[in-house]
Amino acid sequence: MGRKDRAVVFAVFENVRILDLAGPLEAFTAANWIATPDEKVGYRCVIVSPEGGAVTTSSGAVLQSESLASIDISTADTLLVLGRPDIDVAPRQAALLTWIAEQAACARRVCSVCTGAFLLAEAGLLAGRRAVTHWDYCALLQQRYPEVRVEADPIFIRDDPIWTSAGSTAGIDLALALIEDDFGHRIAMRVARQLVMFLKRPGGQSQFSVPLSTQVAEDTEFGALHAWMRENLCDDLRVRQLAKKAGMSPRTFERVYTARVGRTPAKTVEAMRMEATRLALEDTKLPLKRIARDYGFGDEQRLRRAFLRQLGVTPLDYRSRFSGAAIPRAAPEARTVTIASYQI
DNA sequence: GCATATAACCGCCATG
DNA sequence: ACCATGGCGGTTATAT
Repeated sequence: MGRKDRAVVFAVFENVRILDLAGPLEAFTAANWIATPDEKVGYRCVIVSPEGGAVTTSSGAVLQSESLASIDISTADTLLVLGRPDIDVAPRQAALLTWIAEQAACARRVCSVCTGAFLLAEAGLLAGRRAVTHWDYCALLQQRYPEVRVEADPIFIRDDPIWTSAGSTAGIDLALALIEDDFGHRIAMRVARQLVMFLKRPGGQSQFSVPLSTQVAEDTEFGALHAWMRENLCDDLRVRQLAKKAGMSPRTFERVYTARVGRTPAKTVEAMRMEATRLALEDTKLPLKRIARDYGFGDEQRLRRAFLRQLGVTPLDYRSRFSGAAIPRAAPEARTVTIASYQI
């Protein structure tokens, strides 16, 4: 590492989530570590907080930090603003916000991890931009900052010079993307391998969100329709039929539905079918053909394509990763049998 | 993997 | 003038 190292400044504060810091910090450090000298990879990581000194994180672990005042404002290459779990009750931090806005004016990139997006939004950096945060806070972010174009699914979003990322571990995905942008695919891939991470993880963050049935509070005019759809996933749920059910013409239904729900009708249908199917894959050993029929995909082919499209894995891959039923966790002798069968 | 058919989506515009 | 509606046709995505 030499004088030309890129300074990566991590903005922390009381109750920051340590994982938001630790993930990217390790990624940048790993990049320094795995690169050969001639690859000229160099990051200098600095942790700053409003007052400097010891900062207690949300998990109780204590960090050391520099103070905002001690940092030469023109030296930051990349600013990362991290999140805290209690953003909805967090007090406004005027000094930090001012500092973030000032940094943003000179830093090459400004990024957020998890609920750090709220600080960027509050500092006015996200106006008119695409942004993401932890799936459980996307709605709140959109509500508080209508001028931000919040997207709920991506793991991270690049809207130069602002990058935002989803919850906690998504900060690692973000850091890998930053490293790839700086030093190329090969370096980023090696860092990912070092960290035992996907360079590009399959699927978006919505695969981790709570089921649609609880997520979509049924306070819209389509609540009854949604309830019916969920009970009748095998029925014909094409736009024409849904429109009839809702008592509108297809055109009006499309328009009104999309405006109210924030998602097109077919997207909701597919999301509902995906959700039911995922639960079935996780909780049962039913054959794919049966699941595809029961939850409205019809046949294995369509089910498979929907999974590849939405999650980037096949239904069987999904089952093997998430199923409680498919992997026996019984007595040791039973496990031995299982291991033997995997070795074939 | 390609060609064809169907569905979804959306801008546009006429209508009430 | 405004606004919700809904038919039409083109583009894109998905199914066959």
